Amino acid sequence: MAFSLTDKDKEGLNRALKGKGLRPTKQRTSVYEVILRKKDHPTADEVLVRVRKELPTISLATVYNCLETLVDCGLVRQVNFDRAPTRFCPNLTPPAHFKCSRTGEIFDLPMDPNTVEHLKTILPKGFLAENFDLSFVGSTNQLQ
Amino acid sequence: MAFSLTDKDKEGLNRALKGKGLRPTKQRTSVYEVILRKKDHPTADEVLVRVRKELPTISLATVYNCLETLVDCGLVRQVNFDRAPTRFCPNLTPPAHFKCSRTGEIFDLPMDPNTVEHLKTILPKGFLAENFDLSFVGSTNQLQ
DNA sequence: TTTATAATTAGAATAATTCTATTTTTAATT
DNA sequence: AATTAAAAATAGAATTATTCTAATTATAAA
Repeated sequence: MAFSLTDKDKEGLNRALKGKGLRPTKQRTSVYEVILRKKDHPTADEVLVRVRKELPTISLATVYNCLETLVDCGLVRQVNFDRAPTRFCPNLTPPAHFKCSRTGEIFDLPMDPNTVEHLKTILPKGFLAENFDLSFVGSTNQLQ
Repeated sequence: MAFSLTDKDKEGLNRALKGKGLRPTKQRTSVYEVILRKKDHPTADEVLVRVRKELPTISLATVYNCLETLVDCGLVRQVNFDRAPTRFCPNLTPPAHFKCSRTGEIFDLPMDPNTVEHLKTILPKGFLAENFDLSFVGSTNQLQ
């Protein structure tokens, strides 16, 4: 059961890497595939397990390297709740998340452009945001 | 140069502790004093250094314990940016922060109640937020 | 095909935090 | 005031996510 990126995603990856003078390796491609395939915010360890189905010898260090590269390229986003292990998701997903304190599950929260704009208005003069992150912790009845 | 809590703050601390069946120790009082005194979001290590001016033998483990207790009592808030050491501030301060990626400095961002209410509207049905946190990373020209 | 550079790898090192076992303190009760 | 039981503080070990280091392998340009 080989994963595979759509042509569009593969092109996007290659272009982003080239833009930074980086090489498209099978490790980077495979890590990106895993992140795109199942959007459940896996940790680096979980990414390792998934990627090893394709590349059984890939190391954890490489997974960390690849994830860092993908974040630098703007293709992947990191999500942190307190000091729990960092989680990763595609950068298309919104920067708002909800963590259920009962189950530990993390949910994406859709955020309309209005809200995003509204949020930026709280920045004082002279503050330029490159990135932001909105995280809620609480409980949910949602069955997902 | 002994620090000291205002009567009001000391009372608030004692009431909050008693409310959870916890004892007001000099370590807890001193850690709370430090957090209230200088609102620069210190790390646990920084809190240790400051508290030791009053209680030279306090241990780092105790500082962590006290901070955790104060957070549980709702008197102190934790701020995390990625996996940098956790920082602490009084819970009165707003849950919005800006980290300058150049200097590492963290700024409180005032947030009006309107914005807070607006934010909660992005929660889907069945999601109950106990807490939230809005964090920006970027650069600033601000001289503070 | 060679060569220089970049990327991967395994495992050691780091650092924030948590845990464990012991000692000390606190506050209620004699 | 002395006793006692529970809670808190302490020192240091353990944990764990992540980063670093040094060596090997892969890549792409010449």
